[in-house]
Amino acid sequence: MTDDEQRRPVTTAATSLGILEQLKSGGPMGPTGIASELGLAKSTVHRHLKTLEREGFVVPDDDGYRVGLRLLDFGIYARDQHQLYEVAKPKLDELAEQTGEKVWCVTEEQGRGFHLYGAAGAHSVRTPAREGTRSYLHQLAAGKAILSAFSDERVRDIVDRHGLPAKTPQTITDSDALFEELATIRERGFALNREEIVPKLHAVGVAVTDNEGHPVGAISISGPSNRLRGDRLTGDLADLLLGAANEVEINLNFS
Amino acid sequence: MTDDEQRRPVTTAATSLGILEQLKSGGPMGPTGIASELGLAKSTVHRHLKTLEREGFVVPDDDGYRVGLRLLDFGIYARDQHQLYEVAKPKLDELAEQTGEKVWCVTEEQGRGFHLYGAAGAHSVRTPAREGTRSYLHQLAAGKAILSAFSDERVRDIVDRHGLPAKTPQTITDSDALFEELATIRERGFALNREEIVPKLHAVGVAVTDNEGHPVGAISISGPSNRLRGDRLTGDLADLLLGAANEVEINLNFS
DNA sequence: ACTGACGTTCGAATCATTCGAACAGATTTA
DNA sequence: TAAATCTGTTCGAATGATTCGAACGTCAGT
Repeated sequence: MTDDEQRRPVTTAATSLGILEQLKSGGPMGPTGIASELGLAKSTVHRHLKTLEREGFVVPDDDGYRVGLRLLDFGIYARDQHQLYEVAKPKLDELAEQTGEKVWCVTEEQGRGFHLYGAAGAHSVRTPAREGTRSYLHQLAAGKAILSAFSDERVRDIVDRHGLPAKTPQTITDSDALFEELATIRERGFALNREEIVPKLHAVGVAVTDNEGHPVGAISISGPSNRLRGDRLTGDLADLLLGAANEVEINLNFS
Repeated sequence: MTDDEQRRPVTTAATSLGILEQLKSGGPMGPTGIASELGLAKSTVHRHLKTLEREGFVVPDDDGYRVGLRLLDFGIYARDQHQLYEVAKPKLDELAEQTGEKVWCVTEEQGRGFHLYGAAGAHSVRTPAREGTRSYLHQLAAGKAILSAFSDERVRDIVDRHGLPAKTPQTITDSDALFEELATIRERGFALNREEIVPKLHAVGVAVTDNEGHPVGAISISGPSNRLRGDRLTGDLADLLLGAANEVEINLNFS
């Protein structure tokens, strides 16, 4: 039933977007480099770049072109529109202050997790996650919390679409193991992440749901594994998160 | 000499980008609404939306489609790539703490100003500016500081391209007046903004330049006009900014 | 049950896109 | 110094995709 194939895609538009993605993944480069990377003619890429430049999506650079700040304008707009962001943000700052760790707010789009906002505590560690980062849900504490609030059917669809790619040896890569984990999460109310995405990094995550029980996103606390373990992880921090998520949920329903 | 016309633009790509801009300016809407707004056929818009959705640039919404968080991923990447951002950020946080006001870091792209990062002080007021916001340079303290570091020719090009639209009665709308203002700014080292973009809002701005004197961007402090006036504005705060900009400049050249 | 509005699909005519070749300019090599 | 080889750029012509409009199914409201 994964009828994901688009009947008649606008290939020209897809090409332009592909050029943007190339500039993001490959860094600044010129028409020649992009053309060889994407298997297109130089002249074609050149025309696309000029059009993208007109709209501010790319800008000239010493090494050719790079993605323009117009995309930041769009991106911040997309974030600000998100109902969870404005409600969760002050609470996340508070949590970061209290715990000293890194606190994240994650939401789901198209079966993937997006980091909406991150608050840095006094002792928070540097991880690969940035705002805007797109991750696989099963690799995140917040992501697993979100999955646990979805129906089994919805989870199956997501797994079918995106698979269960591994980041570390601890990443859940088996569908059955994932469903067992989600059952545990539903039971105790929070999700754990023990080096499933970054070695030596642990995290707790709790889903934020709307009136009908559908997840709007999730919040999480992450930090070094030797600091986030035992009772602190599954006790104090989990309780703190559960309380915060509950507060956010109440505020969500009156905005 | 303003040979800005593109010879053979990729109109199909421009259409897709136009749909994105429509969703941003007009809020979430469906194919029918977008089509009537842009003067296109419903079916055309539909096909574009499906393609944009495949790439995550738009997502389904109760009211049709909205811009997707994939754009936040791109936008934050664009910001993080910017040399000024990582260097200026800690200094901005420090300034916000010290002054209690709102501190911004702005950079230029295609003759327009982009708000890279804003640090909120304890008493900072809420303004229309957000991160990512694109503004006219002549309407900002930071923007005028940037312009003052450009050559007259470059400024003329920018004015020719974008004009001098007004936001308040105080906005500079005359080219000669602008050049006089820029001369004053060069002389004293900092730019002022007195209700030129938002009524009752004042600001000071200082350019950040590279080794060759070309502006990389600018930093500014803004706040209510009754708090940012007299010696505090042109003395203490201006000095603070000049010192901060100088620090940033030094750090820029060794990164 | 009927109307109207919506998203969706499809065919056919048109128009724009694509490629490749050729150009000028800058930088590097001989 | 001059040749050579990178760029980025322009243009023509053939192909192929885009566009429009009409028609479909669905849903909400009357």
